[in-house]
Amino acid sequence: MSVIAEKGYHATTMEDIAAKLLMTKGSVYYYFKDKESLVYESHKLLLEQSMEQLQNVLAEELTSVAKLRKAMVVHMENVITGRTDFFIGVKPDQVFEGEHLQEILHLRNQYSDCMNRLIQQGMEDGSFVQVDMKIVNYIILGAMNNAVIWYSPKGSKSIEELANSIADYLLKILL
Amino acid sequence: MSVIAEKGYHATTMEDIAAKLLMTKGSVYYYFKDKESLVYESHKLLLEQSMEQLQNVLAEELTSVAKLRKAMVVHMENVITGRTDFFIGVKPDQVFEGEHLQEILHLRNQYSDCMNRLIQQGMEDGSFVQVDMKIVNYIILGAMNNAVIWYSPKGSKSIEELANSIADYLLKILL
DNA sequence: TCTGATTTTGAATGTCAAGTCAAATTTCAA
DNA sequence: TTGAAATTTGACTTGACATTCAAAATCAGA
Repeated sequence: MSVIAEKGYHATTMEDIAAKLLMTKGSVYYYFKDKESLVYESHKLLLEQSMEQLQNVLAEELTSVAKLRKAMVVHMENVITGRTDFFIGVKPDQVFEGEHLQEILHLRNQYSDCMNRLIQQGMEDGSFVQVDMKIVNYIILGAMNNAVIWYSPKGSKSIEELANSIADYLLKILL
Repeated sequence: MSVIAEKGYHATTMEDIAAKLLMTKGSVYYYFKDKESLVYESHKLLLEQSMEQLQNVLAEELTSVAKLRKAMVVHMENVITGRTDFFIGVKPDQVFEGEHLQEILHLRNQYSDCMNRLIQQGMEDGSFVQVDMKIVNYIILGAMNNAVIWYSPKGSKSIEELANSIADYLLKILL
């Protein structure tokens, strides 16, 4: 459901979906009980397909490294082509408008630029290896921000421990 | 706004927010023009605070490595304590219910387990260093899934190139 | 072609949450 | 103590969807 990836679950109306399917709203209800079921079915299908692809990679005759690498590449392709909305994100433009949206994007960019500067400095003084800053930045912020999704206070690690170990792992990309 | 982090932007009603603030809806409207503005103001505040913290880290007398590391730890802490919903995520339980939710979580776990197996294998045959699988898994999937947010077909890299370089960077965590 | 079954349609209905507002309450300075 | 300004209240309005449904259209086999 690429529409949903675009606009987000709640902001996508059944009419949007119907339009995308070249149907009318009523017609969609002939096939799906309700909106939740529709999203469920398609999400499930995508997950299952990804799962199958992953299983195939697992079964290939490759070194561990090559295998994990391939799994990652396949996964990335699925994410980007929207075949798996593994995670149903909300983009700022689904929440903010006009002036406000600009300001939020601006602040995020500022923040991101600071992070870039940190990476840049490290590369210049030779502490870090040369990398594509933009991508590494996305990786680092992405990995960290995603913690909102999975963090649970029930885990055995304290926030501080968690933060430290994640920082250390991510640092390895640059060392 | 921790409520929003819990339930997601659209699913959080003004009454939820008001309740959290120990106010009534009408009261909230005395201070904020509308829902979008309310979320904007608080989001902006959080971003600005994070920005300031980051600037402070920038200004400290530390090696590049220590500086970036500290920036990451602070960021993680902000993300986890919900002080910065840098990214407004949607968790599966905000979309699916009951049976469906279980099935989606199950499929995601299966997928995640496969990835774990790949990491495990590599650690066992000595290709990878020893890591905390769970965390590294979150980092890897998190970094990748986040691409939905920032990927734009306008970029100079093809999907394949992008997927490959991200895979390579992430692999560094394990080598 | 006819006919029953499948599918589509779009108008009608119901619900829920955003946003409004006049009246009630609280605050506080003189 | 008093009254004007600030704040809070909760009932009310409104609009935007999700969902329903009876009627119309399409299809497929006899």
